[in-house]
Amino acid sequence: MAEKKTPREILESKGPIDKDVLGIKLRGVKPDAALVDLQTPIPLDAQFDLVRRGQKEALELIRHSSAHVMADAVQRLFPGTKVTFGPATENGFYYDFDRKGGAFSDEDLAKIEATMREIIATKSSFKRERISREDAIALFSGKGETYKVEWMQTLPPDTEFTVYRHGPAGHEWVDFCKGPHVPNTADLAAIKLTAVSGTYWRGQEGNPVLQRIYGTAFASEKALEAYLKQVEEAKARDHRKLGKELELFAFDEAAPASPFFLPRGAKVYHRLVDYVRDLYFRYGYDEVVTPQIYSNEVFRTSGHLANYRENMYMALTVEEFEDEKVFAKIRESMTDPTGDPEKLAFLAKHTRGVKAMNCPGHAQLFSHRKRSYRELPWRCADFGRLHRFERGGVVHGLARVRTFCQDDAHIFCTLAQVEAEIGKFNALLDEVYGAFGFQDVNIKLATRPDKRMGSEAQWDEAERALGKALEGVGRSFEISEGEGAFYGPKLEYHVKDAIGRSWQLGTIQVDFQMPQRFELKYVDEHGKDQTPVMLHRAVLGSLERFFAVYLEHIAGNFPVWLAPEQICLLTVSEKVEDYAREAEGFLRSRGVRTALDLSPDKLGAKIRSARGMRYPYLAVIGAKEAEGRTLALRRGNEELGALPLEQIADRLVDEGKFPRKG
RNA sequence: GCCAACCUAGCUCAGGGGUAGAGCAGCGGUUUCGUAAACCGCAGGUCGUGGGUUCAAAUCCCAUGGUUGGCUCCA
Repeated sequence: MAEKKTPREILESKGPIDKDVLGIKLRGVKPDAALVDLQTPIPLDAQFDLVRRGQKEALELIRHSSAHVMADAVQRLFPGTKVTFGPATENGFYYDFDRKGGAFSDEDLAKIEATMREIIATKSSFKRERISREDAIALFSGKGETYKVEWMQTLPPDTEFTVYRHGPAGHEWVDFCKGPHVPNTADLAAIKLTAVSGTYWRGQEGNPVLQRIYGTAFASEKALEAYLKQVEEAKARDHRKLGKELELFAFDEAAPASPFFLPRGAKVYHRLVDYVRDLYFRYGYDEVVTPQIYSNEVFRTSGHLANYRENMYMALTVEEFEDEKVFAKIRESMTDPTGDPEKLAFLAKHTRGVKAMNCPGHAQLFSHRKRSYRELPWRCADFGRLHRFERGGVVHGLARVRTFCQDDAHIFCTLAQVEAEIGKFNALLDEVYGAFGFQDVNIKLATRPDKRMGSEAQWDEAERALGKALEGVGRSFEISEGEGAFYGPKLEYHVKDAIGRSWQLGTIQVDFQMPQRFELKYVDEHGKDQTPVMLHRAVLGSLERFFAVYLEHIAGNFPVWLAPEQICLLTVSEKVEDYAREAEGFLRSRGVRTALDLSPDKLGAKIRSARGMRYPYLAVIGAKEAEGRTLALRRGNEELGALPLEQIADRLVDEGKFPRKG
């Protein structure tokens, strides 16, 4: 083995080390192994770059070390609390604890933060130490750190065991940890604890519940403040807040996690649907309308009854409730976790389910009559309402609801057509995401999950088809292991919004299962029956979630083509009310979505409240405008002067058109 | 579902054992007004819901619904 020295030794041999250097980054090493601290030995001939405070990579060191300091503080303040894991994350760090007294309160957080500052002020070094497995286990067993010991015992035999210590002599805190860390606690300049939550030991439901404390840390107070400001900005854009303020949608206990779209929100919602319809017309889709409730025979065939039951609402009639014998058997069969085929058959015969996906209905529709290869690919679109039972803790505004609608379609095609269809879908997505101003689109290929249907060979083929199609149109993608749907792998399209958050919108999934299960057939050019392939795809995904994402992306400022009202007319005094009504009538007759403020407020107040409602255009009407049959137009802060009604109508009609590529 | 916090007027929030408060919105009036808040007045709440403790509960306790932040799950 080549001789090794620590980066500190290597650097010091060349002169004093700049105190801004917190670690190094090895060249030509896997990304997750490249970041190394100054005290971890590396081969003498290793190539590396310095990681200085202020660089992105330095944050990982700072945050991981902050997690240690936090755990130290917690154990000082709350003796007997056991430590588990405490990594750096994208926005900060956390550490999971098992605390005897249960959860940490906000007051606890304040105390912990104060103690952290004391520890940081001791300016003590982080010291790395190699240790044998036996010694490590003995050390942490002695401290009663049962989680650490459990973890160590599961590590493979060739693991290098290291511990990191920090703190003044006599008060050193030690953690089993592979690093890397900053050189000194003094390198932690800006920390803040942000939240507490419960979590399961090693992320497994059923394991003991741990207390997680979240925090964040930056290279400077200034950077921390900037981050906190960005969090505030995200809060100000929160779609739930905007939805209320702009009177777009509401929620009610009468239907938890199910949005009520108010008149203004409904206008936007329908504009979105109409926009997608317009695309469908141009991209060769046929829209269908399908039932809400199906015999469970359909969901047995599709596999939903066996694989998706916990998320489905079931629809029973009074008659079924009345027959106690049948009802008891329904209950027993429905709650049986094994998915016993006999029980599924009974359910299929006696019960109905509310659709959670459109695909079974579309498969049913495909086999409605004999199909020819000449009609393929058949792109069958549906804005059907879906109902999915989501567990209480997961629902979130419009972004995660129990009833929603997707811009959903299923493409029935031959295997040979798959690649071209995915290419075409890509083109559609490019147009749409461009229209909404989403610049940054990332594609992920989600592969077979643990709970799935179909043979390995079919999964191989489907996964290969998706990858190949993407390569065919020259798109790069990441693999997302085990994240596919139960019936097939999928491509997920993730977009970044205006403040840098990533959201999954579109998806396209290859499915060999559904056609087989529904025994779908088309007649090929030789008169022989063939099984089609089904592609499940959505562009915006759920309209509800898209509404949320987009609302936050634009911070409530809808473009003219989507805004609930494109213009709001503001009167200077009651004297011009008649003309204002006439102008409103005229604009509406031209199809312009127009609001009118006739309240007795002064103009300044009207402008203020109209700005609050974020109308794209405002039009002031006073005596001059009434006289000249004009409107004093204003867009944002820009006054465009008095323009003739006719001209304004033309302008809004034009700007109100669906965006089109090319 | 799990851990925690929260729920007071349409909205945003104050009050935390002793007679329910403010601002905005609403309604009535005065003002008829030119580009980000005119003035005066009125009305509005079984303090999420149900139990309990107490002479007395918005306030303390228990249960339950909903919401929020996480965990897990996901469009």
